[in-house]
Amino acid sequence: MPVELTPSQALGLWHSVTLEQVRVDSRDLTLRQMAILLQIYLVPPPHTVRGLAATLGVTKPVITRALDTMGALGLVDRVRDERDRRNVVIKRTVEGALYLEKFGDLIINQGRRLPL
Amino acid sequence: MPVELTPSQALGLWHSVTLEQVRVDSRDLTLRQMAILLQIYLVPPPHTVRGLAATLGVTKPVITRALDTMGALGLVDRVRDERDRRNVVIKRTVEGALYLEKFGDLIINQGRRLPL
DNA sequence: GGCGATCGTTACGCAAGCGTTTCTTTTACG
DNA sequence: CGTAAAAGAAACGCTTGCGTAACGATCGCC
Repeated sequence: MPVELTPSQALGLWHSVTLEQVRVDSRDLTLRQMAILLQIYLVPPPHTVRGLAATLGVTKPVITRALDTMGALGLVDRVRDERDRRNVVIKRTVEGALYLEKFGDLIINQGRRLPL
Repeated sequence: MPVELTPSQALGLWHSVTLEQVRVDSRDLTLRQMAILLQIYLVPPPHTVRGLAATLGVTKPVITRALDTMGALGLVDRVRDERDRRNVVIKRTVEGALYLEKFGDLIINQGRRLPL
């Protein structure tokens, strides 16, 4: 079920969601961090540093740093892969799921509130 | 005309748009910068540093710095208000309008492409 | 077993953002 | 006038992110 949006609706939605998120949340995730977080929570695991780097089209240190930051915020977790100990598997956390759930609600509510 | 989204659609839309934006554009605007840019282009002028700071709930230097950065990118422009020379009026640019137009298209296209 | 390849991290120097405080210019108003 | 208030910018020290390059740990395979 695709979502059909007019240009005004598309940018208006982004405007109100972004604005509200800035006002409400002190955790100011960058665009890249947000992309990584959504990728981890919306795409079936497993997720690795290398895989995320390839998906986003960025270098591996970018992923490592983003995981450092978001790990400190409790939004993601890292676990060594015991089958191949070179790999690190990125795990979801309860707090991260909660964060995205609230963010999803924000999008939905701002979508409803778009000018008629 | 409100936009009705399911949680899966809301986050899925954000996911694909964010991901594509990271992949396509080297200009990595922060959430705050994006909020400022959208406010300038979607809300009727005039826009001032003080007004934007109040709207976003941040301090004035945050706005000044964001305008510095986005000004260097050609996305916005600053002009002294001749009626009250203490004020600075933030102006839109052709390049900024183009940037948001392309971004709007990205949202619309990713919305259409959401899983059925 | 040894050796090249792979994975993630760390180190480095640099650029950009932050909050707080201070400064400059301009206005308002007694 | 002249003095206080207001708007925006600049200064300060700090934190965080960047890209490139180098590094240690682990695997695969002969």
